[in-house]
Order: sequence, then C-alpha cells, then structure tokens
Amino acid sequence: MSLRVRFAPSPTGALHIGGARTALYNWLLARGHDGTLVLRIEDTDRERSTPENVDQILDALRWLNIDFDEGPIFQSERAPRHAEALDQLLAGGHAYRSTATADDVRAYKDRHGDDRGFRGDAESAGAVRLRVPDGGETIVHDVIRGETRFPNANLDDPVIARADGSVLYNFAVAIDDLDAGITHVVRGEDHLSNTPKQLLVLEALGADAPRYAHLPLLHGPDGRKLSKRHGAASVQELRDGGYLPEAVDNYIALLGAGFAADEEFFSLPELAERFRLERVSKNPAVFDEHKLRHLNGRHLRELGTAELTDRLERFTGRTGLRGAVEIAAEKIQTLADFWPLVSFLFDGPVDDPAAFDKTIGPDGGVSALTAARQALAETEPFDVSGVEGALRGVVERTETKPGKVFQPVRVAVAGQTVSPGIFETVALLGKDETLARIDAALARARDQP
RNA sequence: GCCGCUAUCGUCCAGGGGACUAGGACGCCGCCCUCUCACGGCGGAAACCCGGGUUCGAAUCCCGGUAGCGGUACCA
Repeated sequence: MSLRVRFAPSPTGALHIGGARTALYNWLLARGHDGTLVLRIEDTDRERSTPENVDQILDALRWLNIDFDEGPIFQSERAPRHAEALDQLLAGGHAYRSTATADDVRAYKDRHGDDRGFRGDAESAGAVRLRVPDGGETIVHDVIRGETRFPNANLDDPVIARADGSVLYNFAVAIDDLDAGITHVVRGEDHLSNTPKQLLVLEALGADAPRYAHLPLLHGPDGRKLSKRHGAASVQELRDGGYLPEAVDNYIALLGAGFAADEEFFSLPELAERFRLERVSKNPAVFDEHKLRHLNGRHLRELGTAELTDRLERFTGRTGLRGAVEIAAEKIQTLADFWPLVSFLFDGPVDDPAAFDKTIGPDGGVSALTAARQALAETEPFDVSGVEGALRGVVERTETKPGKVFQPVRVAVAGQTVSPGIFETVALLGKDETLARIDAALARARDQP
C-alpha cells in the first residue's frame, strides 16, 4: 500500500513541541512505509500566518531533520477549488445558506435541549452551513483509539463558508486532503471532535475518508497546556537552549510512541523502523525537560569530538574550541552547558571571590599553590601525564589530600571550583599561561590577607 | 451546560485475564569510582483513581462514579 501522509501546521511562528511531535510521527509513518509525506500550511489566519512565521516553522522542521516529499501546499492558494466544491454541495442540497448567528444557535438549543444539534432553514443569503442528517451517527475510525461514535442528532449544522464566500477550516482541510490523495491523517487529539464534520463533508461529496489517528496532547509539569511558563514550549526555544535535534527527535518520539521499554536511545532511522501508529499511547503526556537533558547528554557524546566541536563552535560563535571540547565533553548535557564550564580557558579566570577565599584565601591554600607552582615550573614535557606527575608529587611530599592541592590550582587557573579535569586543563593552558595565572592568584592572596 | 477522549511509580513507557512479589528509563536517596563537576557501576524508596459486576482468578474485560483534558467560532 502506498501511504500518503500529511502534516498541517498553523504557522504562528513558533513550532510548538506538540506540533513537532505530530510532524515527527507523520514523518516516521511515511519513512517507515516508503510513503509520501506532504506538507500543508494552514495559512488563512492573516494575523498570525505571516510569511515570516511560515519561514520560522519551516526552519524548525528542517532543524529537526524532518523533510517533506511534497508541498508546502498553502490552504489560501486553494480558494478556487474550495469555491467549486462549495457550489457542488450547495447545488446538491448538501449545504444551504443561513443567516443564523451564534445567538440563534443558542436559542435553538434552549428550545430543543442542550444536546440537540442546530438545524437551520435554507435562505437566499448568508453563511453556508453543511446539512447534517437528523438521524444516524458519524463514526470516526481512529487507528489509535478505535471507534468513536458521534450521534448526528447532537451535531450542529457546521458553518463551512462565511457569507463572503471564504471557506472555513473544517471544509477546506477535507477538500485538500481529498485532492492530495491523503491516506493517513495524524494530528492532535484536539481535532477529534472536528473529525465528524470533515467526514460529513467528504460523505456529502461522495468521497472516501482517509485513515485518522489522533495523538494525545502534551502538557507541562503542572498538567496544564505546555507554555513558555514551563521553560520551553517551542522547538526554537529548545534549539536556543542548547539541545540537539537528534535528542529532541528521540525524546518527543518517546512521548507516546509505546515502544517496548527496554531501550530508549534511538537515532531517527531506528525510530522510523520501530514506529507503529497503532502502538501510540492514548494518554496525554507531560513534557519532562530532565529526561530530555539526559538523552541530550547521551546524544552529545555519541557525536564524537569533531562533530561536537563543530556544533559547539556554531552555538557559541567561537572558534578553536577543539581542545576544550576534548576535555569537557563528558561534563555537559547541553550545548549551553559548555561555555560556562570552559570560558576561563579563553577569557581568563572567572571572578568568583567566594571560590577564591574558600580554596586559596585563609587556610593552607597558598602554600600548596606555591609548591604546585614550583613543581609545574620544572615539568617537562608539559603534557597531561607530566602535569599529573608533578601535582601528585606535591600531594605526596606534603602528605595531604589530593583536593588540598588540586582545588587551589583549579581556582587559580579557572577562578571557579568546577572545571574539566585539572591535569587536562593545566596541560591545555600550557606552562606559561598556567604559571602566570598561579602567580596572579598568589599575588592576590598576598594583597588581601 | 452539552458532546467527546483519557486514567499503572513524581514523570515517560512496558505489562492487555493466571508467568505480578507489577518491569525499564528519567528524577530522587545511598554506596562505589574520583582532583571539582560530571560520566560510569551497584543498591534503594516509589504506582495499578474509587465502587460495583463478569470470572475459579481482574492492573488487565464490563458498568457507574470521580478526576484530568479536549471540543463546543461566519479561528486554524
């Protein structure tokens, strides 16, 4: 069977994480079945769907390595076809014009009962409503949820076009899916109750319906709709937060994919291979940045030094980072963690008086540092093992704990109590720079007793 | 209000009539490794929403309740 799947974002600028997951699932479905993936843009909301916002959505999708085989198809450009389909329904008596307002619908329900769907009378002007049968039911066959039945009696005759002739979403999307030969519609659960309307449109046109699958929604840690209050709600924010597209794809795929629980570290091809639409969970999921960070760390280390250096240089806007990457890679979980950890290598020790006082100030830090300085001055060659031998020698000779020597040195060269391994750090800085920094720290300790 | 969806550790998943003393991962706690922070290793605490029913047997099937969520636009 040849699958045709489509993803249809509403381009409001930010690609919501839930939207990204929907896009990914569509992609995984298509890639896993040799199917075709179509991008359709719901761009008729003029206020939000600016060309800039469309570009941002496209960028975010590209960043996630989600590529499309066809499209984008813009809903706004399909207006002539929508008008034609509308005329067809009007002519066939499947739709009618009505001037009924929301208040009229309300009044109708007050008369007939809250659960009774609105039915209007055909008029010569007004918006176009689809005529919903009075009896029977419209059944949504959902790949994930099974059958959901909507009795036609409680469905309102939906407005499918405004009085000015412009069509509404539930009509347009049904026509576009039909024309594009879409076989699978995978989208958020918030569309489940729209589905009977779309099914009714298709039915009135005498067309077959695609297969539907409605994905559970994504929530923030407080159980509410994911928003910026939760840290990151969009793919763009994740990217700026130093996450890797590989990790984001991996993580959002996990939220509901229903894979066996034995392993959860996957590449995109591995995800496509395992993805089964029918396995997708029905429960809403909570987005947990902790787990994303964990996965990100693993993907980060999987990259290898060369690739990681490249990404880090693009992220920080710096160059010549390779040496720092080699010694810091195992200590970071996101690209954003990198610079605070190693900036001292390039920009000099950071200024942290508390760290200085604690390790070099009052107690015996000065004498240990002085001894370390002397040993390092005589170290040749000045490489990792040479530095290690020198510093460990000081520890032995002074019969103290390693930390009593290493921490003062760390603070002297880095200015902070946390850094990559001290031998690697000192070796990378080189003898001259290291000694200069130690001398500066020693001088500072003398000046402020 | 009405229509609909959902319900297993704090979180994400697994288990879908007996293999459940309910499994894995993140997080948390402890220990080990250790120059800091991490990484890694080992161990621990931690869940079947409630009530009925079906059945020899229910986390699993059915019904009800409750809760959460979604929809209820001449938005998408």
